[in-house]
Amino acid sequence: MYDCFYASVFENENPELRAVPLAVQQKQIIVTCNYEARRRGLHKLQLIREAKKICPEVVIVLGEDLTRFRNASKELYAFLRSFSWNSKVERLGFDEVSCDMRSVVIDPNVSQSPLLLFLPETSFPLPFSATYYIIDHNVGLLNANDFTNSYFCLSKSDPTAGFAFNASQLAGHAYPEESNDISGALQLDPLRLRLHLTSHLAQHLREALHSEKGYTCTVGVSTNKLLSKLVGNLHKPNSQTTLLPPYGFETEEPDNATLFVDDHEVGKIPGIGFKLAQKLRAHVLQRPAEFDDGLVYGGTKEKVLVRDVRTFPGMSAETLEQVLGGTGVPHGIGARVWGLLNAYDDTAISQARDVPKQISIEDSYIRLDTMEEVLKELRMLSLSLLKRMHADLLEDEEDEDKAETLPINGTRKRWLAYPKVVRLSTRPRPPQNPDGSRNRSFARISRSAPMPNFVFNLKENVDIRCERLVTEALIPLFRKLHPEKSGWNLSLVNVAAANMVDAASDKGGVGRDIAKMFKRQDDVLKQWRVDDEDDTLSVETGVIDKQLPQDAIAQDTVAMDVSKPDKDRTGSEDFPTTSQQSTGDTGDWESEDEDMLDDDMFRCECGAVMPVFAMAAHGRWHEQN
DNA sequence: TGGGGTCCT
DNA sequence: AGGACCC
Repeated sequence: MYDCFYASVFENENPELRAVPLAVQQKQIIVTCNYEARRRGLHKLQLIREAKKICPEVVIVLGEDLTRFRNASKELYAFLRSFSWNSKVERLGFDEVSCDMRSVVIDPNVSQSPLLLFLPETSFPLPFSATYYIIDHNVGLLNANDFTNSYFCLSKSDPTAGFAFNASQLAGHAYPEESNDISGALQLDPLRLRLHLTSHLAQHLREALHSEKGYTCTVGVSTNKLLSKLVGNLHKPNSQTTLLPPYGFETEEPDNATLFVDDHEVGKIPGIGFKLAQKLRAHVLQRPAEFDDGLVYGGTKEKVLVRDVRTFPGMSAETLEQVLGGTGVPHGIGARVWGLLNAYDDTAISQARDVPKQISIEDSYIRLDTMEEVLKELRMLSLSLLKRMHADLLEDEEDEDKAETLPINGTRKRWLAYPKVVRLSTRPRPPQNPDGSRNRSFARISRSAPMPNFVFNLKENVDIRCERLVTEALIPLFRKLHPEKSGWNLSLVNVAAANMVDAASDKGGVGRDIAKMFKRQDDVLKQWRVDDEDDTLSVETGVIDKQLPQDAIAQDTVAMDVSKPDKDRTGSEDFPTTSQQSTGDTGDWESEDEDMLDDDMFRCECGAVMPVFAMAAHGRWHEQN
């Protein structure tokens, strides 16, 4: 993870800040601070007042707008990804990245279909990789007679890209600590050798990140996510730690991995959150559910360590399933937690996703209890949301002849994905107890509706689209959440674009053929042209359109995506919306039609009625029939 | 205690 | 739609 990321972003913008104690504020708390500030006693998630009392000289910058952090995070992420050979690079939050450097070989003798073996967790001999992975490859390059003068190759295609290193030594810290030179043992322990190489690669990446991007980071090196994360915490700013073998795959002896995990409090294990930790503590402490939370955050007074749970009489995956399971708890939680307690974690590092699953904007409030204020906030949040959709979901269209993309400011853009759903969430402030105490809860409530198509129409001014989103979607949703005219008091409002559906990357001729098909309605199409080669629902409709006649396609799609929202919008009596009434201002085509089509609907030549995003799939159906 | 995100039920 | 988890 990057060291005190938010603070580092500000320091990179303004290097003078590096020398002073710097804290980043969101609302009433310090969300992070640089190490200069930590030396003076400040820490994360500290109240502003407290921080000022302890360190009056602290420089405080506001960090509620995440744009700069998001941009920096993306840039650093792309940088790290550029080193990867397998694209298995995953981001967690803004400041944490996991890279899968593990070795994977395909053994043609074992199976016809590729069999993946994760070498660090086996004693499989090295190296005959059919597929090159960076650590495998570099293990293969070693000269067994001279580990001290090794060369790490960073590129499959360019042998000159790389760095010299000493493979007999570990880079950075080790756990447990030990003397660094173990060259005699190397040949006997392939896992250790790999960890050595990985530690040098990690160091190289850290140095590159620092020299080329200006950021320091802290890294953990091990064989799975759990161990890498935990071991990374040991030496914190600008450093790295490797968990040394033995890991105990076949040994009965206590191994380093188990010993290491054993010393953690159960709640510190990633994957064991507040609820699970409470249940585990209660079970081990026999009965009493652990008196806790005085007034402040976090830990309990009686510590329950992983060891205490793991070695508790009768403990097993099955027992844990009993202890932890219940309604709402994922199946297999017992096995999962049992694995974590035993230093085992098979969670994969997934390939990088280009588009997020969801985009949301939120703000919190001391008090928000009038409709006027709510309206103002909804406008601001919506505008931010639309801008974020532009930033994260829009791609430059390189193919000029591709047609249908909309010029904005001279450049053509296309949507990478379409959120199908807009969601409004609020956090109502808990009512006062009779005794006057506050019953704090962070629970949110939410309602969602189909994302109106007009938000994708780049020809329309963003402010107009924002206003329509507020009046046509968000206000009705708000009324559903809070039917009473008043009496509510919100501490948070969140607007999200969710259920992201990839625009089919298609790129083929299909898009053009579709466009031809609907030529006669070109004027109509134009206003929706943002949907473009719109296979936006290809996953769903792609299946349907091969099995059903076109009427069924249209009706099914309509039922799913349009009639529901329409009911919602018109069902709100107090807040008549413009979805039906205002259609007159969206074009004159509709008056020429016999029946009233909904705003977002389209009729094909064949008579089928469908939302715009279903057109591509519908077109393909025509082609096949 | 913030402003985000993911996955599961 | 909500809950639990993560940063």
